[in-house]
Amino acid sequence: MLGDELPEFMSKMVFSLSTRLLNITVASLCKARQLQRAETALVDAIRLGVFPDVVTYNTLVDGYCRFVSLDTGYSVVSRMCQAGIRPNAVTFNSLMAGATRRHLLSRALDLFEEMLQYGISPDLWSYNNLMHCLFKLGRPDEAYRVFHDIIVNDLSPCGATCNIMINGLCKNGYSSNALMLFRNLQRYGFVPGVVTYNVLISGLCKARRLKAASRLLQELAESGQAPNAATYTTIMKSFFRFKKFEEGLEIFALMRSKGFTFDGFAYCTVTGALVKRGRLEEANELMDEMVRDGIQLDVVSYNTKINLRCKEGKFEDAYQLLDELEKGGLECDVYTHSIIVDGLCKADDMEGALRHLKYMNSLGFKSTLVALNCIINGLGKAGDIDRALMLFESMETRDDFTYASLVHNLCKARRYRHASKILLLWLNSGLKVLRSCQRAVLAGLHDSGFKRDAKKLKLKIWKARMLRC
DNA sequence: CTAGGGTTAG
Repeated sequence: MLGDELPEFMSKMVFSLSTRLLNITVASLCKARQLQRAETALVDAIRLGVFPDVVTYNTLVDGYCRFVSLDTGYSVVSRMCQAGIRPNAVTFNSLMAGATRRHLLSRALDLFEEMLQYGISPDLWSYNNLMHCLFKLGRPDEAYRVFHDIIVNDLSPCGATCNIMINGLCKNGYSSNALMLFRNLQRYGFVPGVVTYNVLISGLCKARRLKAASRLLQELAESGQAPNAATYTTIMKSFFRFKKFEEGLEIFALMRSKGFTFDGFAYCTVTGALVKRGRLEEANELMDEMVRDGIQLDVVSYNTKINLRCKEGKFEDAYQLLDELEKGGLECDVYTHSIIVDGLCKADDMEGALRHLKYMNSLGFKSTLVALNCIINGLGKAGDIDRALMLFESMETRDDFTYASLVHNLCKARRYRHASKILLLWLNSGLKVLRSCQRAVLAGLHDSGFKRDAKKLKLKIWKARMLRC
């Protein structure tokens, strides 16, 4: 009978509307990083007989992956399974994005496979994530193939697809190709938004192509769109990178005058620059202001603060922040530990630095090139160059700083013949060799009576340079 | 619900 069915139909409708309401609530709380309150909303809703659906859980998965950790994201997935709701493509996409953001790239690739095994067909976002991950792995060719497949299979790429392509090309050293892609997309009717401009401007800045970057900034303005906080942060950062600190701070002031509310990005950028310049007082003020603004600290903000404490020599405070970070449910990353290793080196506590390196390894973090470089440099400075050499032998990747630090310290110890060995390794590594290091070794050999060795080295340098062209 | 900008050595 109609009269009997109507109430049930209506109650279903009410509940489905309520679930929508719940989802909107959870989404806005997650966006504001208020995960605890989102959980409370969920509990309250269930108590009222309103049940979360796949969207509710997906929102939470994304929130946890974004602001807490990948593992907490996974635990939401297991909760949703327990509630009898099957994960869908979006669930996997959020996990993949979370893994990619945290540099857990093989995990992200596994998730893609897992999704296929689950019988869930990947959507455009899954491919977007896959591309992002491949770019981060330094496999631009494969990422490009995915992009190609998206186009060929008519999956119609969205703005994010283009952004990921442009960003990935830039990050892999193909900023010219990125610019070309940008122009091609425009030719085919793609109207770039602020984010796309930001991505390209950032890539060009990093490639030191400031002219091209400012041209795009101009174009952005001409397109009638206003630059946003990200645009300004990007420009500010590139000023700091190129040692134009005052100009960078001017942008910061400009942002203030334009009434931008500062987020963690802007605060951390400026604080990082101030710390680098040794302006610790101002850095402290800024971090306090950030907390006063009610910005919830995330891993990067904690890292920035920990760096500040280390540079102040307040290691007790730094470790306390580390505690606080973990108690708040966040997880440290490689930056956190590299910062501490660097801090200890700078404070001439080499034993402490080596101990912390071991500790971070025991936690499953691989030693970063930066951390190892700090230790190599620190050991050399402390006169313990043989230990530095041993570490150097064990390193998988080295860069010009690694070599420069060793050569410099070997020269300082007047061990020129050993220095020339390292210099040759450097030359054959394909990295750019600092002329000043080369001169120091040659002059050292010459002045300490190894004239023949100096001559031989000169010839070898010449040969290596010939071969490179 | 899903892209961009921030933190480490020189």
